[in-house]
Amino acid sequence: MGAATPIVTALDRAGYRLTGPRQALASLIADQEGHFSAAELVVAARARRLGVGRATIFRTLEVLEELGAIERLDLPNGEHAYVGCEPVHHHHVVCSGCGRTSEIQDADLLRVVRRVARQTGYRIDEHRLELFGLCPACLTSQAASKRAGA
Amino acid sequence: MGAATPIVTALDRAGYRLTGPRQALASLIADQEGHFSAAELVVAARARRLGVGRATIFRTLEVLEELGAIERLDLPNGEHAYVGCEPVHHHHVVCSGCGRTSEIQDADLLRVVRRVARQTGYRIDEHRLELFGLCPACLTSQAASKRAGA
DNA sequence: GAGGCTATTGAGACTGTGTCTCACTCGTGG
DNA sequence: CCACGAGTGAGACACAGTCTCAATAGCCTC
Repeated sequence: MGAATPIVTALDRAGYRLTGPRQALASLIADQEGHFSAAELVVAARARRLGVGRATIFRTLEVLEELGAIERLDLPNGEHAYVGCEPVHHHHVVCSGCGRTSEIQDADLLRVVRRVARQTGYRIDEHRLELFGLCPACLTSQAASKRAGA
Repeated sequence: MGAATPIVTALDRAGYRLTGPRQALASLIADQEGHFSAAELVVAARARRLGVGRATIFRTLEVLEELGAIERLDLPNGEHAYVGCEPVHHHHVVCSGCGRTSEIQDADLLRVVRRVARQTGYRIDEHRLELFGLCPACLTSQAASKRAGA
């Protein structure tokens, strides 16, 4: 254990102190399978007796988002969640079954954005694309349970 | 006045009662220039002495969103806002200057979504695209003030 | 136009998320 | 090993959104 996660590395490189709470949170986040919320981290931290305060969790998430080490999602139900990810511009496909996410590249989206800019006259500074559906694994298990069940 | 707004019509057609509070809110929403939040409506309702309760505002917004008469946006800062709009699938360009929004049609987005589905193996059920920038009017006034100012 | 059924409402308690303050702690550079 | 200041935990706070429940008022029928 203790292997420096990418998050710890990112913090270090950005000149932030490598404190206990931050390392604890980094490994907690690295353990998350899908997306996670601040509240979930609070619960997880308490479960593991990390002794990390709520405020610290929010503050750390804020820093990490700024560094691009995690990204915030707006789920369809209005909740906020985070996913660990690469610090380059991209978008996410979120599985509504298991919460797992995949990163996708811009692909043709830039063209769409440019076209919209031309049509509306807006200067587009920022865009966000979020896709929701079922991942291959959940599709498979859904099909399986449908066959078995009713 | 009292001219039935599209919102009132939509409520009626869906079988909802045309109550005083709902009509008051409908006209309040019709008056909004750009996007608006639940909190703003609460303030506006109080300012006009409409006597509409907070709970009713939230409930009505929920109904209207269900009917597709308004749509919820997730602003970049994490806040929620609503915009009145046509009840067909579309996306929004939001002006970060004045808050005004324009609706845009899918255009090539469907192609992008399909391609992502193919590449990731997900079954995409839902997608959301939000664009943020400056509208032509704000661009103009920004340029003007830049010329005048520094 | 009156009456009754029931959807809708307002007030306010409640829950949960996120922010802020402040005294204390502990990384880090020297 | 020390000093400094970034970082921290506890808990108060601000705010969004939900829920309950008794009272009200649309709408339909007659």
